[in-house]
Amino acid sequence: MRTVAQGSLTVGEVARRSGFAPSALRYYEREGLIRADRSDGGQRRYQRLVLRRLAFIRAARHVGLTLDEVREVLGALPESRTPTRADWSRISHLWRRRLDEQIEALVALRDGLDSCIGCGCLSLKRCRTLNPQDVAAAYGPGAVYLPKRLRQPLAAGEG
Amino acid sequence: MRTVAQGSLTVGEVARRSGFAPSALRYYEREGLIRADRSDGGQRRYQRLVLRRLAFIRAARHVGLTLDEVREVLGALPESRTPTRADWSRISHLWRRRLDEQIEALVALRDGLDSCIGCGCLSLKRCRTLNPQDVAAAYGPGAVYLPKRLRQPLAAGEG
DNA sequence: CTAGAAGTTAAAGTAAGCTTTAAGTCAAGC
DNA sequence: GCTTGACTTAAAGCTTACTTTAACTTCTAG
Repeated sequence: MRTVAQGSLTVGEVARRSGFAPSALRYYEREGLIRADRSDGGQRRYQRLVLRRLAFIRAARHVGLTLDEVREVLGALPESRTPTRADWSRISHLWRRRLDEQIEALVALRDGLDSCIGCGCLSLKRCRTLNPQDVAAAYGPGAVYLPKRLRQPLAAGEG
Repeated sequence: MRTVAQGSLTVGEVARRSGFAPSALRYYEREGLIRADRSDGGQRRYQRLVLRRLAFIRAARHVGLTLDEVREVLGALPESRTPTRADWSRISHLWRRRLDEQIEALVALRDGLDSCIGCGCLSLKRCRTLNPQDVAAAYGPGAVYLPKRLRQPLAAGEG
């Protein structure tokens, strides 16, 4: 018997409600970010629950998380059960930290700009914001302004 | 006569000092972000000025600007002349705005999370942070939390 | 003058995150 | 029962931002 829950949604319905294209939904499923039941004919039937996950995914992507990171964070949530307050709270804390870090980095960069680009000086020797490399060479290696999270996404040859 | 300025730098030197791989420097040149003179034998010879542009490019990339955007912003700078205080100031303002927007978006998202995910409610009908789509359906279209800058980079099928 | 490090090009490859295509199947209304 | 819109799959294609490769040339120290 392959009966599907009553309130189940087709891919088109989920697409309309979530704002993701059907192709994206299938992609997310292949990538293990969401799941779907199947109708007797083999078509996808989503639980309403998936809309929350998708909303979460959307927001996470906006913040700059990769799908890998999103998957990791979502790993802390049950897929089939309605997440409890504790579930979301756990996730929330992971995310909150990321946001704080990112905000901090941007503020530092902005303030750095104000006193660096803004003034027109742009001294290669002194501008820590604009010249991490030269600073690193002069004062030793390590982070200058940006926390890891913002530096990691950049290519290998760059560090 | 194809004599090159005295203080000119080879691709390897620029790579070491800027932290970009030589291949990235060539790529940036093809993309019109930087330029180089040539030695009599046809090898690249960079003016020291390029280091500033590269530092700027690095910082811009960290902030999430695409190369297209960077090119656009750099378009406001002269390529061969030493940029004046006014040049940098103009650029700085463009950038400052972008940073402010981005910070604002992240703060809004974070604060939204505090009262939305954080509390464990996650109501599909009421959570504006996590459910822009449903909100849009219920209250009409338009931005919910994120300013354009943070929403644009996402795929077409998404909006 | 010559060895070897460093540089040159065009073209192909990579990774993420999807979309598009082609060829075919399912579901629902008349 | 049939039409039509929605759905299915695998595979290829796309964009950004580079890197890698291959075959070859230039530069510099000895």
